[in-house]
Formats: sequence, C-alpha cells, structure tokens
Amino acid sequence: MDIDARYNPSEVEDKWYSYWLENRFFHSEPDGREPYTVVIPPPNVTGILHMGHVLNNTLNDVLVRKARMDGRNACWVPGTDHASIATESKVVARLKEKGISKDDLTREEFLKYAWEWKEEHGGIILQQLRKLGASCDWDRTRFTMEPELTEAVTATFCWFYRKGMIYRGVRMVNWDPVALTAISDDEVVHKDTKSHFYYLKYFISDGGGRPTADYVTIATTRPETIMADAAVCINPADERYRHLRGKKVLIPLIDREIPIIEDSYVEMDFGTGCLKVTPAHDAHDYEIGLRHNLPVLEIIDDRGRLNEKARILVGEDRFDARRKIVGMLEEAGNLIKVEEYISPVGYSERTDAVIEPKLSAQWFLKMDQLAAKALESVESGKIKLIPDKYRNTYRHWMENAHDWCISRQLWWGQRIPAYYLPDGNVVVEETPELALEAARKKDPSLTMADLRQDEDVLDTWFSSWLWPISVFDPKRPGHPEHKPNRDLSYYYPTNDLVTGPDIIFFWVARMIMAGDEFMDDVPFRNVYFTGIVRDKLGRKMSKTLGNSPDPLDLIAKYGADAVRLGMLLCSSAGNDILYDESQVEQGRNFCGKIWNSWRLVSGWNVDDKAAQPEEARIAVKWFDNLLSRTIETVEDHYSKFRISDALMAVYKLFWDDYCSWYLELVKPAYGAAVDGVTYSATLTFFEKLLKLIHPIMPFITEELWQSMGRRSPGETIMFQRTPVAGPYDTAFLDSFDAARETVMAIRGIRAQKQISPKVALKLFIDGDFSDELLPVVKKFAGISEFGKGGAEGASVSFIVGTVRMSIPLEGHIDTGEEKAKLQAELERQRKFLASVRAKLGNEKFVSRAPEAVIAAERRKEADSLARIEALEESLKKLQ
RNA sequence: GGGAGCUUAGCUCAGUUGGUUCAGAGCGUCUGCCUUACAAGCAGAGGGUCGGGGGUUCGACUCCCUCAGCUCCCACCA
Repeated sequence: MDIDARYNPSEVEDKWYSYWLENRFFHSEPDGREPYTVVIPPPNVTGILHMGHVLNNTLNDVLVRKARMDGRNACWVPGTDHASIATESKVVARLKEKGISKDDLTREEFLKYAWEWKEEHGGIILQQLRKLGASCDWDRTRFTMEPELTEAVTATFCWFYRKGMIYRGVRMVNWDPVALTAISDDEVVHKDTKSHFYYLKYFISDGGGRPTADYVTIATTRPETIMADAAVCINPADERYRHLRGKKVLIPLIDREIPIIEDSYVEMDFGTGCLKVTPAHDAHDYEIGLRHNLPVLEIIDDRGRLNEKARILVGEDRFDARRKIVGMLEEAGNLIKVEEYISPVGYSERTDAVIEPKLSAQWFLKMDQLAAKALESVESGKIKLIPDKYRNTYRHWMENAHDWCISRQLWWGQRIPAYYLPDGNVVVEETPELALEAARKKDPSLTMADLRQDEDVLDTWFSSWLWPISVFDPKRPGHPEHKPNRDLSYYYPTNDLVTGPDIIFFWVARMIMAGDEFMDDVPFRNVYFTGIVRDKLGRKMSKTLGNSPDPLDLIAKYGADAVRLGMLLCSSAGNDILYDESQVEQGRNFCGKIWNSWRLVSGWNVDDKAAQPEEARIAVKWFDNLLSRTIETVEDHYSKFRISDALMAVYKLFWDDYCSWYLELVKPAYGAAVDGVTYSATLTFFEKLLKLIHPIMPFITEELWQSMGRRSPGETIMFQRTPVAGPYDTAFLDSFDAARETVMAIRGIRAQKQISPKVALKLFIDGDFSDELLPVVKKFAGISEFGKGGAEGASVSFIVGTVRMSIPLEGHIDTGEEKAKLQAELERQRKFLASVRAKLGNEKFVSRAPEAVIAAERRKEADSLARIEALEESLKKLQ
C-alpha cells in the first residue's frame, strides 16, 4: 500500500469536501429516523470568517457529525443575516468612497446598491465555512431578508399588532447620531468615560427676567444642553434650598427664565443637590418633565448638532459646542469650577458613537407576557443553558425586560408594514393591497396614492428571532392557523444551539419567545455558550490590534483538521478562549501522528500462518478493553457537552495508548511479518479510532478510512456508526497500567544510567501487575530475564540491557522503613474503611443518595477491605 | 450602584455529594536520543503548602465566613 511520507491537508480537504457535496451527504429530508437539528447562528451576510466563527462552527460541526454517526437524521441549516445597521453602514461607506452620499439617493436607489453589494460580497462567509469542513445542508441555505422570510417577518409584525402587543409611542430612545437610527437598550454599551463636572451659576430671577445677586449652583456634565433646560429641580426635603421654592432662575447666556421645581428624584448629597432638568436630552429628565408638565425643547438634531432652538452655537457639533460653551460660561462669570469626573457613558455597539438620548416616535413590542413565558421555559429546565451559570443572567434580564424598540431609521431591512392615511390614522397589514382594503373600510374614496408606508425598517433581531421556525416554514410565524409543513413538524424543535453569550438577550431569549408564541414549544433543548476568542494575552481579537489571524491562512498553513482541533483544545464551555497558534500546531502534529501510524501498519507484511506472540496477544486483549472503556468515557463527555474532554480522551487514546503502547507491542521485528490475528485486530482498532475521531477531524479520517480498504463509490466514514463500547475488564486494565508504570520507572532509571539493583528490585516487588503481563514488562524494560528464584522468592534475577543481576531479598530492603510505611498506610486504610462503613450505616445517606453513589460506596468498601488484607499480608512477610 | 462568576504546576484549564486510586491533564521547560511510521518524533525528569486568613468536620481543592485580586453582565445618579 502506497502512502505519502507526509500528510498533505489541502489536497485531501478539497478532494473529500467535493466528494461529500457531490454525493449530497449533508442533505437531509424528513424520514423515519430521529432528527438531529441545528440552525446556524446566521453570520452577517457581508461578514468574513473570524476566529469566533471558527470556534462556533467547529463545535456545531462536531455535534452534527457525531449525531450523524449515531444514526440520527442530522440537519444543519446554514444561512446569513441581513444585519441592518452593520450592512447599511458598510454600504454607506462604500458609496462614500465613490463620492455618493446616501442623502442624495432615493430609498429605491439605495436599496439597489445595497442588494448589489449583498450579491457581490454576501455569502463569502458560507464559502469559507466549507473550508472548515462544516457539514451544513447547503440546499437549505437561507437569508433573513429573502422574500419568504420577509413575509414571515411582516406577518409576525401584523400578528402582534393585532394582538395589541405592538404600539407606537414617543419615547426617549437611544439615538445613534452616526448611524442616524434609534437602537435598542441592549445595543448600548456603557463605558466609563473621563469627562468633567461643570459647576454653573444659575442666577435667581427677580421675577421680571432679570438676574438678582443670588444664584444656585448646578453641576452638570453636559453644559451644551443648558439652553434646553426646562427647570431646575431640588429635593423637597432639602433644607438648604427651602428659600428657593417657587422662585425662578435664568439660564446662563440666554437668560431664559425657568422655574424651580421639587422632585424627590434629586439626590441631596450628589453634586450640589440641585439638578437642571433637560427633558429633551436626558431620559430621566424627560420623566421628571412629564411629572411636572414641563415643556420639551429639543436643541440637538439627528446628527448631534445644535439647532436654531439653541439660539447660540447653532450648527455646532455637540462636543465642539461643549468646549465652546464652557469658555463662554467662564467669560460670562457663570462657571464656578470644573472637576474631573468619570462617568458611564453610553456608546453605540455598532458605530461606537456616543449615544444621544432623543425623543422620537418608535414602534415597540410589549415584552411582559413574552418574557414571562420565556423565563418559564428555562426555569423549568425545558431548555438547558450550558454552562448553567447563565441561568441567573437570563432570569435577571427576563424579569426586567423593557419593551422592545423594534423600529430602526434605516432602509436596509424589512420595512414596517404600517400605512398612514391622510387623516393620520394607521393601518397595519401584510401587503399594500390589504392595507388599502382596510383603509377603504374607513374611507372608501382612498387610493393607493393616499397611503404612506412607515419609513422605518424593523430591528434585525425581529427577523432572527424567527430563524429556527422560518428556515423550515416561513408561513408559520404570524400564521398560527397555518398547519406546520412537513419540515417544520419534523425538524422543530431543534436540538442544540451553539452561540456566544453576548447575544443571549438579543437572540437566544427572543427565539425562545417566538417559539412559545408560534409553536407553543421551545426552539431548542440545549444552548451551548462558547466563550469569546481572545489572543494569548487575553485581549479581544480585533482588527485594530491586528491580533486576529485569518482562519483561512491558518487552514492553508496547518489544515482544517488542525485548526479545528486547535480551537477545541482550549474550549471548555462558557469560558473565554485564549487562542494560541501553538494549539493549532498541536493539531497538525496530531494529524501527522495519525498519518504515520497508518504508514506503519499499511507497510506490514502479513503471515497468516505465523503464531501470535504473547506480547501481541496481551496487547490486543488490552487495547480492546481500553477502547471500550474510552468509548464509554467519550460518550459521557459528549452527553455533557464536554467537547474538549471528549477530544482529549480520544487524543490520548490514540497517541499514548494506541501508538506508544499498542503498536510498539505488536510491531513485528524489522523484516519480519505480522501474524494474521494481530493484523486484523489492528485494522479493526484503527478503523474504530478513525470513527471516533471523525467528528473532530473529518478530513484526515475520511482519507485514511477510504485508503484502508476497498470502498465503493458513495461510501463515506460520515455515515459509519459510532463505535459501541463492549464490556471491559477493569482489573485487567488496572493491572496493565501497573505494568506500564513499572516499565516507565525502570526506563527512567536506565535513562539516567542509574541502574540500581535495589531500586529495580523494589519496582518489581511493588509492581502491581499480574503475572500475565510479565512479557510486556520484559519487552519494554529491556529485561530479557525476569524471575523470582530461590526458595519462596528469596531472590530475584534479571537482566537489564547487558547487566545480569541476581539479588537476594534480604538486606536490600530497609525493612524498618518499609514496615513503618505499610503500617501508616494500613492505619489510613482502616480509618477510611470505618468512614465508608459509617456512611453506609447512615440511614439518611442510604435513603437519599442515588443508587449509583451507594454502589460506589460499597465498591470502595470492598476495595478497601482487599487493600487492608494485602497490606496485612505484606506486613506479615516483613516480620 | 446591583448581580454573577473566577483565583489549582511557567501557561491554559479539569477536578462531577467532603473520603483509598486526589493534588491531575495538555502545552511549555529541562535531560538523553537522527532507534528502519513519525525530530511535526521517541524515551525520561523536574514543577503546586489548590489566592490569604478563619471556621465546620475524624477528614476540606471541595462546605461556611472573611479579606485581596481578576472577569463578565445589568444599571440614566445630574
């Protein structure tokens, strides 16, 4: 059998991925088998693959491939997300490069550009996922803004509107002055920001609009908004300001008169205890304004510049205005002092612009009922969050969910299906035609031209939350009277969701809500939260830092299997991942190891008539047992989503056990042939190992599995069944481990050229392996003779390398020291036994503990007893 | 400000009712080897009073209290 000296990943990867695609192995249709369904967290349509995607999709692919090999009908639905803000801002930037401003375009023109951009750059990321080996059902690829899914979104909007859960309201929203849209609370990132606290004099008015000599001091971080002040507020219980009740003050610079009001919101011991109330530019002030009926004066426009209503600094950007007004205030004698101050400031997650609280009319979805049900799904355990710690976070959010601002002042996205009539009334319908019909019921004279559709689009998450439903049946959301189609009823609910904890509220929680609403069932059973991929110094991967490697470069350099393994190596659920290229190197090395192990075996000559050597017989017996035990362990790890543990178990089984011990034991001498029994056992083991590894490293395992034997076209390791654990003999495995330890100890001594007969003897006596394993120990320890001699084992003789030794037992063991050690061990053992027995005698324990635990205790009891006996025996010998 | 979590070997992390096999793994480091599958390798070695302190217990990495440090989430104190 010919096999290249080196593993060449790129060749192998292209070959097999095309093969898998050609044979449509990834495609799934409903059938009689149990489905295993996963939907991809749709990446941004214009995004490119980064390390976070690699982690997420590797984990997903491992789960999907595992399920497929477990005989389930595995379906992994891929797709992309239209990502309103991100995509629109990219398109705007691209247009700007061409010298085109969005303001100069009509909505239709802009959308044309946007779709062009999408066709050009969209879906690149899906191509990149193929390089990684992702076994997605590409025939099912979806896009959140494709016509069918858009219909689903529109229908959903109408559905909630009719239920009275969607309303339009004027609210203080988070305005992004760069993206020119409102964003939800969750898209605001609060960062501690160095700013200043300005102490300003507001002179008391004489009642006629002129200042008196008296003034109040107000501390503010935003002096540029004073022109919009509607009042100055004090706490009613504040004795210091009692004399100001009912008075008025003048706004500095513009001398507009505003009242002094009282509200317990004001903290007496913060700042000066005196607050300027600016209803239009601060959410809290807005609330105060409502309570006290204050006028709302907006002086900052959509782009964050002061408008005419400010009367001064008109047209200035808010930050320039702040700098300038400070100077002006100082000049006017209104500035008392400036303090350094660090305060949390809201930034837009997308554009990093400082959020401007702004009053505007937006659409909202009521959250209270939806959140309550969605909370219940997790609390009841119908959905498991992995790791569990996210339950607390989830609960907290659900209990405090605010209504969801679902409108965005953008063009790229699903347009809100609300139509305004000339009289200001609004109709909400799936299509313009239906809207007109509805409108005509109010006024039969209306025509299509009289209807004006809302300019806003819906928040992207308002389409993503339908994803697990709409990818299968777009008709279903918002149409609960529509019977689920075949796909939806078969594949829903999905099984596992792999995603980052950063979108637990944006996406995970809302999918649960949509699931409750439209399917009356959860959208998935388990949510596996990955960590954030950081560099090895713990910094987030970022373009500006340049610490984020391009996954495609890595794949080209090391191979996809290596990248997958490298990613998995350091990924326990929910913990951030410190990525280091050395882990990918480790993956590559593992590929090399697998490859070379096959080179060895495939090069053997087989002699069916040859007798099986004793070591080989033992090795086969041992590895068969070990394989079973390891399979059991691996299955257990998978069931608990401990993917990196499963990986490590397989890794060690292959490298440390199969290569370093099994193959070394059965390897025929140079030029000699291997016997048939051993050979076929080896092939069986190797094939099972490949199957075990396949979910993690799909390419190399397919390559080797194919080259192992004659395969028919259309065969693939992908559909081979996961090896099943047979019964195994724990005692035998333990004995082998003991033999192995003995060998390693003797090897260690030899490596250091300190072949001490005394130590070797001790190793022999202490070696806890059965006599059956003597050949193994002999072979590896380089001992050609190894036996007890003389009366009742009074001496041992052995040959290590070329040194022959025969040592009497007497005089070479410090019996005193040995005795003391044994005695101490015996004491400990007895104590332990007593405690185990006490535990087993405890009625509470026996009645409450699970079966398995009690069984374990009984096993401990028996083991302990055996040990005590053995110790007593040894002690007796030493007497 | 509120909440959650973390602190175990040089690094990244396991440690699943408090109990023999519990002080572990991988990587890195060091030593010796180009041994005919593999130097991307082989054979070995060293390395931690489990963040500090206190408590409960026959027994604590594990439970409780406390201090210190770190991380994340939520939050409009001007």
